[in-house]
Amino acid sequence: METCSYLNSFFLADFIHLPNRFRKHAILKKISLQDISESLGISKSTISSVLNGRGDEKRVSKETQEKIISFAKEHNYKPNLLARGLSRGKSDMIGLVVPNISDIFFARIARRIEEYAEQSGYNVVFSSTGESKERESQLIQSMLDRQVDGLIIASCQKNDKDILRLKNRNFPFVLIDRHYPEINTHYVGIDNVGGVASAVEQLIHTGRKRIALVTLSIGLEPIRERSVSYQKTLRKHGIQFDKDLIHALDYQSMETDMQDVIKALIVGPNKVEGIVFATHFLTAYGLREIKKLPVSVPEDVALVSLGQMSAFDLMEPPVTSVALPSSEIGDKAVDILLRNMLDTNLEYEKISLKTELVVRRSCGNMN
Amino acid sequence: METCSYLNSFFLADFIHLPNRFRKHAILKKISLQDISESLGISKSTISSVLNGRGDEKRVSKETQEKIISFAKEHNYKPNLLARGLSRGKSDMIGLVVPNISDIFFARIARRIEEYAEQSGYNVVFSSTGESKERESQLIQSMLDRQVDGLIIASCQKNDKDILRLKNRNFPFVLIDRHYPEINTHYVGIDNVGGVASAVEQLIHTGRKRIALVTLSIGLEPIRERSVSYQKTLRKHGIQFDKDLIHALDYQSMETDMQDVIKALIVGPNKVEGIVFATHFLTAYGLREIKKLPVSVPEDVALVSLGQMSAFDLMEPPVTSVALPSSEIGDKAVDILLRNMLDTNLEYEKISLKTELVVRRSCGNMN
DNA sequence: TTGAAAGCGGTACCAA
DNA sequence: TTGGTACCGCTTTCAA
Repeated sequence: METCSYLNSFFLADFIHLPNRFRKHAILKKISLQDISESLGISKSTISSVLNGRGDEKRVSKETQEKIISFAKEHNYKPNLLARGLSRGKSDMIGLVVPNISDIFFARIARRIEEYAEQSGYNVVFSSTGESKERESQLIQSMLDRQVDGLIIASCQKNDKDILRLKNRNFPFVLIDRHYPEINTHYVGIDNVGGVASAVEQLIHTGRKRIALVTLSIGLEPIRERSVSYQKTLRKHGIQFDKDLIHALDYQSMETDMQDVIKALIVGPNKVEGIVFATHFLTAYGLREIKKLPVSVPEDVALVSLGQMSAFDLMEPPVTSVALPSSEIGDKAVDILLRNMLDTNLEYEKISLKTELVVRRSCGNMN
Repeated sequence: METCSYLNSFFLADFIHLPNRFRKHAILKKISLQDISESLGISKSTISSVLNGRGDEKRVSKETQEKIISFAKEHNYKPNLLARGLSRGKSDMIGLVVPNISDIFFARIARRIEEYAEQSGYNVVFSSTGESKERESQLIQSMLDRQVDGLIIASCQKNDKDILRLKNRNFPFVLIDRHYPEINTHYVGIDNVGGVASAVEQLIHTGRKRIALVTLSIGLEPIRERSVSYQKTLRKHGIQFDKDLIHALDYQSMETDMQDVIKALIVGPNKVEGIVFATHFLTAYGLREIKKLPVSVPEDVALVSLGQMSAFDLMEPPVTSVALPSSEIGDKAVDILLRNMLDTNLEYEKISLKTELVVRRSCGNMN
């Protein structure tokens, strides 16, 4: 096979002139094992072994190995991962399915997953479901079609069908943040019960008794746990639980609904002394409405957020929050997934990561 | 071929009993075109055509089509995308390379890219470079090995080698946020010059003359543009430019370096009346330090941020910012990329998206 | 109207 | 020590 005279030129080094019979539309083409084989007169199998570091194991002579490796380097040979994947039956990709990749909570998780996975040679494909069951289902399917080797899913929790299917297939996957209590799977989440308890207790310790919970009406296990923990914690401290103090907003309209909720909680006869927001974005929307009213925080009403934003300390007032270990979720999820991919029958692991209360002025002492 | 009696059962519908000669480790296996072919006694090629919607075009009889389609549906046939990709020479994946996927700016872009790309049948693989040239290079290569059909890159801008290579290969890609002035490529960015001008002018209009710029020392074109625009705008308004008022922080140590910078700008003989921060995170770090000092914003010093965070309106004081159209960047980038993938010789498009000044109290009137 | 067969670019088993 | 070859699952061309 003839090589073109540009071979040493930088930009063309990874292309090669192919014999006529191989030419299609382009004259220059990325080189393949086949090409190396023909150029060197060595079989594809030997080349494949050597290039995959199994030259010694296969007892290929030093000389041959040298020849192959230097040729490959010189022509900048790069294996086609689709072909390898097809052949090996694994793609070296993992899929990440979350409600919204631009939510800082999931973005942080994604960052860690990607970083960690990359170290083990995996790339990650991601998709946002927008909390829609249908999209989640489609997206999971599309990742499976792509032959991902494993999945990390923050499910909308209305999709037990797919989750069960994955489980029954013994497909490696890890649920994060939300799990299906009735389905036994790998799961990495946070300690919602402890988190909310610390939030409520912080309010109690600073003298509040009438404490509201602003949460979502969406059917998510973490949300439910937060609600339950809120009630339990109140009771534990001898505070009578009043169900009118729980406001569950619709995910789609929470931003606009927030106004009425906040008004109801802050002005009028039934006003409260403290509010726990069930998520970081609820806190932001809530605070935005509170600032429109003639009340002061924390004197008139104290706030605690479950989940943090990077700027809570810069707000007025600085917002007390229960910090969720997002990066750690990513770490653990990948850790389990990698093991699950090696051992399809890995015993189910369920991890609940501790939260951390970060006290700031929004729940400081009452005047 | 015999089919197992579980065929209608939900969880097994997408598996099939294979003849002995096909059995490997598992008895149940996803079905392939081959399997359908053998079961139905119809050739793979016909089945492939029909399942890809080219049945009529190929003049396959209604009857046959019907048979194929219903069999496929019943057994939940899903094409193996690796195989299809290998065969078609395209993977239907696009790669996204950004400095940090958990930075809200890029996370928002990513969300849009993913959503839009998905509509056109593409999945997206992402990676964060941490502004490292080496990692960027590796990651791009790894995406190419994966055979992505196109790339969207927010480059660290020290990687002209790879960018040139992509360009010379005629590989479809679009740069976002950062471009290489000396390399003609597709590019979607923002109007940094106009953005900074509006920031500086806002400060000037509210009575400030001594205005500082806190920026990064990193060699990024947008950063450079911001710096230049800052100087030009001052001159344009007859304000003498003082180079000591530009503080360029190191990307790695900006958080800790910020303290000295802020002190220098706010206390002492050379104090300024206004500060422009070149990025949203610099603003956050800066404000954090300012709050430690006995000065009030905007009376003693006014602030404007280039780039927004979702909670700037909740801060104390609410932060005036120049909002960057992150979602739109994603939109445009995908738009161009899709066209570039169809037409490899698409004329280079360079888009500069307008910013929007959002005035808040941090640069309100001086007392 | 349908099918055979040659790829796509690797991997891996088994023979030489 | 090395190579032949079947195969991974799908697409596509061309012949029947």
